Amino acid sequence: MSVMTGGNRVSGGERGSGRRAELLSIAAEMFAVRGVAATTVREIADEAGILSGSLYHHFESKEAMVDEILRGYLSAQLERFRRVVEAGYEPYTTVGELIHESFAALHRHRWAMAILHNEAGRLAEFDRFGYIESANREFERIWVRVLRQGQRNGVFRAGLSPRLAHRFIRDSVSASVRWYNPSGRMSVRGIAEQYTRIFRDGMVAPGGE
Amino acid sequence: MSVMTGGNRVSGGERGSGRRAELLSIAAEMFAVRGVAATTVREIADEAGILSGSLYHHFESKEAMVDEILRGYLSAQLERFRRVVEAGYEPYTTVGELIHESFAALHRHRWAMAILHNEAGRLAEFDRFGYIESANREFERIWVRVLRQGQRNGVFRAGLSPRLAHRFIRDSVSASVRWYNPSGRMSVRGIAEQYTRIFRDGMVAPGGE
Amino acid sequence: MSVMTGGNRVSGGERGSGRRAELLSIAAEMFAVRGVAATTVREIADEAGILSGSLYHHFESKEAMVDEILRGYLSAQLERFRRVVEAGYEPYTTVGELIHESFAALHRHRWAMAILHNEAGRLAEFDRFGYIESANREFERIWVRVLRQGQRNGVFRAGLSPRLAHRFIRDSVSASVRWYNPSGRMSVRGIAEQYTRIFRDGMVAPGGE
Amino acid sequence: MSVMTGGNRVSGGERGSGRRAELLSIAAEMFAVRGVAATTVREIADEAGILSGSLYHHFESKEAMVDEILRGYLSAQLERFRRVVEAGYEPYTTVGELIHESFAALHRHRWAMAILHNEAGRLAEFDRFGYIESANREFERIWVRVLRQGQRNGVFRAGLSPRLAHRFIRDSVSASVRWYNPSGRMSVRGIAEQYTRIFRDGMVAPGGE
DNA sequence: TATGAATGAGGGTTCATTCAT
DNA sequence: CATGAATGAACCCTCATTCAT
Repeated sequence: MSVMTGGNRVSGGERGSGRRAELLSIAAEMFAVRGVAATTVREIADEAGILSGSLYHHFESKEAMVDEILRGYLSAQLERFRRVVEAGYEPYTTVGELIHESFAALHRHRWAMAILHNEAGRLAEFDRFGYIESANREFERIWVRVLRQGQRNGVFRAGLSPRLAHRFIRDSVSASVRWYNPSGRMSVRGIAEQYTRIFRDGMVAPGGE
Repeated sequence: MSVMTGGNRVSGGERGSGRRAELLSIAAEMFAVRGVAATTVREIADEAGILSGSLYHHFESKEAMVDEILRGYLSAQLERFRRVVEAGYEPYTTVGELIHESFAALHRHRWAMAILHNEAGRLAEFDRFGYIESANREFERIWVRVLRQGQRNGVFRAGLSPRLAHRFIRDSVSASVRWYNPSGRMSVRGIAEQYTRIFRDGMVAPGGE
Repeated sequence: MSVMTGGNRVSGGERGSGRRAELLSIAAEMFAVRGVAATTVREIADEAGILSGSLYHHFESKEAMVDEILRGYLSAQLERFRRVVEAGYEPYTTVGELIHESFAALHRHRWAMAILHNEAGRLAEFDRFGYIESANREFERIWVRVLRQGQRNGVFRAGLSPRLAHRFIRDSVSASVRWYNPSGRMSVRGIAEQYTRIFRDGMVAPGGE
Repeated sequence: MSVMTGGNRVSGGERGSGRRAELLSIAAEMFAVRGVAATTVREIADEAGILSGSLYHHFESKEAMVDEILRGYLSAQLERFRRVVEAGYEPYTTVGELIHESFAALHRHRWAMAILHNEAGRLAEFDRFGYIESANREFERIWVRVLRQGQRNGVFRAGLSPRLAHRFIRDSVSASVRWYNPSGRMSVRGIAEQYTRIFRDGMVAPGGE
């Protein structure tokens, strides 16, 4: 029976109990690698060395874990994007910085990025995860604004659709989370440089065609 | 999904019983939109107007449905890629054609592409779906070969990593399946043109920086 | 995760599959004797000789089973009460008939009555069971009307609160479901006669006090 | 509830630590309103402003809390009934006094009465709560004796079954605990008077039928 | 006394799959 | 080909209880 007055524990607060962050980190990796639905709470608990029921001492539900992981990433990343914009560089530089920040997240928030890339579509449908779409809209606003400004300045090609260009960048960066291997040969910095180069100048050599 | 590499009874052949193709099409869309794991066989059956048990007269398992959907797409797409290469254009043109074929698939094999983009990582682990990685490797071989050739000819930038460039293109095209709306303002052709432009020449206007 | 588009099976229809009624009858007795919350679906299934999951082929949930049991009783009983009222007897006789019907239900709808008596308070809070209070209100309306009419006719004591009298009768009949034993010495008819006697004339002998 | 007839450590004594009585009072209300099984120890602790684990410094178990609540009520009420009987009134008066004491308990031991009415059947099965049936038997003995005596004296109707009459009275008084509202219009005294009237003289007006 | 982390058993429910009809 | 009843394993979550601090 789902009909129960049920408790109203808090358990959400920011009392960074250490243990909490540890559990969240374990869960984030598993959610990213196996998928949220395909990761069972027992598996998370096993990995943490506790019983599945004990997880509920720390989190209200599996959903709440996902929620906390994504919220942390999105709010931090939005904050960084806003700071870039407020620095008031020219569009060319700003775009470079935004790309830089995006790849930096690949390092800092790898699992959250992966989860978001893989499951945003499914999650966004639920009220609880409404903030995902809000955040996405703000990311787009920021990108579109700077791209348009660059087009007015003549630094970016006029025929380009800013919204399409934004999706282009966003998708290619996000998708890379799937194959990026932190201990591989290719560093984040290396990938970022190559990608930025393509975004800016394309693959064709000067005087190529 | 238990992924039992079990028997491959009769259900395989291309004796398109019509009903079979119809069921597969229903399933493909649901797998793409909701995710394979999140789509239950009952939901597929409901949508088809039959009972879930009846699906098993047409397909061995849910897995088998996914299998058939992906196999159809991959073999057709590989065939098209091979034909492009065998036409023997110059690298610049070949790359254009490959991109064109990729976007054409967005139209022809929308659901299969989406499923593959979303679940390849998870599926590829199972023996049954080993062919996914084989196919991906062949796609990569084709791309890398033509990009290298273009670099030798001086048409593509020398500093570029062909494998990275391949992933870049593959990911940005694949990811677009998530937001592409066939009845929206942006046509596949329009998206393809803009993306090709960026791949080739970047976003910066000539003499921009 | 509770967030799922979830199916919308019907399974509710009146296709009296026999099996369905059988399962419901098993459940009703257990709910009545042990309490709804204390009866597990596994226990019900055990008693029916199937697995717990199989119950969900017939009913959407445990709650739905309770629902069906109670609805059946309440609608049938309301119908009988309405018919009594429509017969247009005098108040004295009508009250007798209502009491008679109440005790008849002790026989016909024993388990449903017990469940209702034991759990109405808890269940009525949930929207799904809102009809319980509606039904109770209608029962009360019927009782209060006939008692008032009898007071006006001078057949029932004037000082009596009709609502209180209704509760009095309702509670004493309902509570008897707890100790009533169909195979015991005391028949429903016997209990009904004694109770009716007390309701009408009290325990004190004529000229007693 | 596991009902382990385990050790009866120290926690029993009446050394009313104040806090203890307070916790018990909180629990009693919750047990009465939501049901024993449906009330979690965490909810009780929440209401008391402590953590659930801390409850176990005061009580051995949830069961022990129920036990203490019921024991308190039953022993006090039995005591009062015995005193009424020992006063040696005539049956007519004694019955009035017993009813009076029953309704007085509605005021004094409201929650305990409710718990007993709602869960006696379930609890009585466990050894630990064997005293419930003992107490009930003694209540019955008292009632039956005075009713029989009244019948011999000619003050109560001869055809009446004393045991049935006892249940009748007991059930209607007990059940009223469910709808009795201490801050409502109807006082305990008022209810008691009306009920006593019905018990004694019925609802029919003198010369009514 | 109180905390807070953990236990362990069990609860309702879901779902791919089987199979007699 | 389709039905519908059943399986059996797994899933998320709950809760009374314990215990080191």
